[in-house]
Amino acid sequence: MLKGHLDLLVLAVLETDPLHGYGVVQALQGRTGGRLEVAEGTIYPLLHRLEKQGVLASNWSVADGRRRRVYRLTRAGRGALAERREEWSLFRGTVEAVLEPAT
Amino acid sequence: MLKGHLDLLVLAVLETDPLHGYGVVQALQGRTGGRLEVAEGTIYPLLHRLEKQGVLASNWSVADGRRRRVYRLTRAGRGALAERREEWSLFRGTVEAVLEPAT
DNA sequence: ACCTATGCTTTGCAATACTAGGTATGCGAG
DNA sequence: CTCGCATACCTAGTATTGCAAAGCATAGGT
Repeated sequence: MLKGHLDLLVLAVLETDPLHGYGVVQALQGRTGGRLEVAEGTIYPLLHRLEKQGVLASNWSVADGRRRRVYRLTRAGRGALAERREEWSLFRGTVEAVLEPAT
Repeated sequence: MLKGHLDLLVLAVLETDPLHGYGVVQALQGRTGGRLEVAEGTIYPLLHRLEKQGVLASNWSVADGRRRRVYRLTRAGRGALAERREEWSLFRGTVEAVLEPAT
């Protein structure tokens, strides 16, 4: 469980190139050396939510006879990504402050 | 939201000294310079859950006429803490692998 | 008398991720 | 050719988790 931080990861993989849902799953796997396997039942509702929030936009395309919904970051999405990165940094600092108090 | 990682933090503050619920909240605040304020409605159910899981044990004590339930790590709790630390390390690595792919 | 800090508890809510199922196409193996 | 697999999308239901809000109670200061 990556509770709450998955948004950040999805935005991050979409930062450079647009991807479809399945591709996002594979990109996450690839970047983490297979450590991160996100279920489809997780990724699709998440993408829908992010699009509804306006940080992603999508359009249908076709590759090899299969339809794909390709997602890309909106301008708001780039802003959100920057915010999320900052939040991650803070969060990480907070956790480690507790783990290593007097260090 | 610290979803899922709060257990780790609570176990960590209880590692050295036993504390009561209110004290845990204050310890978390203290170690993070006030950045982490956990609500009582969060901490008490969490402590109960951890005790039910066998990683914490508690006993009532009295200080200044006020009763306190003081929690301490069990042996299993120390093992759980070590595991959680390891998990945090992995989790952190995974997130950062996604954030900084080719770095 | 009232307010604040201390201290514990519970109910109900919202968000998030997972399980488990369903739909459909293209391709290689048998 | 049929079967299975990878690709590709979707949804409903469920469990976990943290939070808000409320309540109860004591001690001490104003």
